[in-house]
Amino acid sequence: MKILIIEDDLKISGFLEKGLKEAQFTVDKAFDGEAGLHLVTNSAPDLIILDIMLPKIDGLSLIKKIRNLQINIPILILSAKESADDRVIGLESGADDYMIKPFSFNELLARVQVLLRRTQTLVQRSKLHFEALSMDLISREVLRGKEALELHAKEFLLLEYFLQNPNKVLTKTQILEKIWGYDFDPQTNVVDVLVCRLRNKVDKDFTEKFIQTVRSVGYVLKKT
Amino acid sequence: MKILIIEDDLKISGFLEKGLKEAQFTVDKAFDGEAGLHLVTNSAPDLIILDIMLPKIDGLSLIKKIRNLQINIPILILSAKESADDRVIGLESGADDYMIKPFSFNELLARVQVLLRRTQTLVQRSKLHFEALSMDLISREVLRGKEALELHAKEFLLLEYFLQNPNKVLTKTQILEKIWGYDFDPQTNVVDVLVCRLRNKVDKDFTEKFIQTVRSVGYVLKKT
DNA sequence: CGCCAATATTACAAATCTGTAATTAAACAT
DNA sequence: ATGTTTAATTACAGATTTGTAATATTGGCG
Repeated sequence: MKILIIEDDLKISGFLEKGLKEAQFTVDKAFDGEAGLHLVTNSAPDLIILDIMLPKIDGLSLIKKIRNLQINIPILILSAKESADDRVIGLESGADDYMIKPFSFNELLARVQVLLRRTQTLVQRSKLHFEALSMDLISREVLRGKEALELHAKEFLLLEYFLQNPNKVLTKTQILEKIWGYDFDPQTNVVDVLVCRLRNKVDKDFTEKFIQTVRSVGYVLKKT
Repeated sequence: MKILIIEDDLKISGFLEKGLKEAQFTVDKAFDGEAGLHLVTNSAPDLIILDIMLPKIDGLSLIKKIRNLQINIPILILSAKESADDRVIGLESGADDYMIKPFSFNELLARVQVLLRRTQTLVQRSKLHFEALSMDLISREVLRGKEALELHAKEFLLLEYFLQNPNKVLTKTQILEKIWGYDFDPQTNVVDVLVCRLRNKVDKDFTEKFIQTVRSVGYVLKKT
């Protein structure tokens, strides 16, 4: 996780950098608003710690610029302005949290983690992973390692179902229900065929097979 | 938006309720942890304002229970415990923000709005709306009013493109680029045909037409 | 080993989706 | 009003996807 610190006070920014690195974050620093804006767009940080009083572009204007660019990255303001009104202004301008200097580093770290945790959990709803397999439900991109897989609609649904239930055996009946809906002729081997087709794309060209059959029960997605 | 207040001090909870209602929120109240937990699961609030010291179940335990139920609703702790350590404990236990009593109501309101705004923007990335039209990018469900539309892959992409750019005229070239990629034979009327097919599903059975043609320019999704 | 049941694979057919091209209709300009 | 341009619609064909059914293979068990 990469954190961008935009702060002109070298003592504070050095202190933050040290602490955040110890907590295993990658850190970028900017000492004025202009440099900060440049790094926001070019180094893709996951979170910004931002001072309000900055050379060139002040903190609040910077937030507005960032939000106008549709960048939803979490921003934590770190400011010497301690009145409730200042905090309201900061938060309403588009920041996600506001802390007052001097601050407790542990509290800052906790707040940083809250912000990252929340964006993670929410964003990741649209992504599924299992070992080398990944699937983006919105762009519909499916990868095994770096290889893109071209799945048909039904294959996509089946793999999605597997990824939502890794290490769980899914019976053919469950798969039939999930993918074709309840009312379906059970006298069919569509599931077998579909699994076969999915395997051809997911496992065929690789040594490690993820889709395994559990005889008389069903199929599992799991690591060998 | 519904906010649940879990607080045993009637003066505070009454004050919060009044202020939040003025700000157009719906408010639910609980005076102990047990009642709070019940309302969390049964009245589906969008945010919780939570006291730490509570009868029956204390605030921190309550947060853990809520998170164990996989409920990701934002929680703002409101506590008399003011040390940085207490704040860290609160945030690490799964809360999203921590304010100290006595508090500024305006700041609380700003923080509430930040939390709601963030969950909204993140969740809504997977949903698109325009007037009576809605599209869920993950489940791929498309609705006009309450009517479900069955769109083909290309039709889905086109409607998605329209919904991402409501009221903007999209040229045929832009549509070609977006849906078929750059290198494409321009001597074709696929776009016209696709628009026609999409219209048959989106507009045909309705009086109000959303997809409109701008002669010699392209098409727009807009309200008549 | 040899049998049986379950699964895998293959080939084909049906259904669906997509693109082309021709035809019809509509909008605009003169 | 008429001709011209642009868009809408239609019909068809090719491509793709999906389901069926037949066949081959595998694993378990006596």
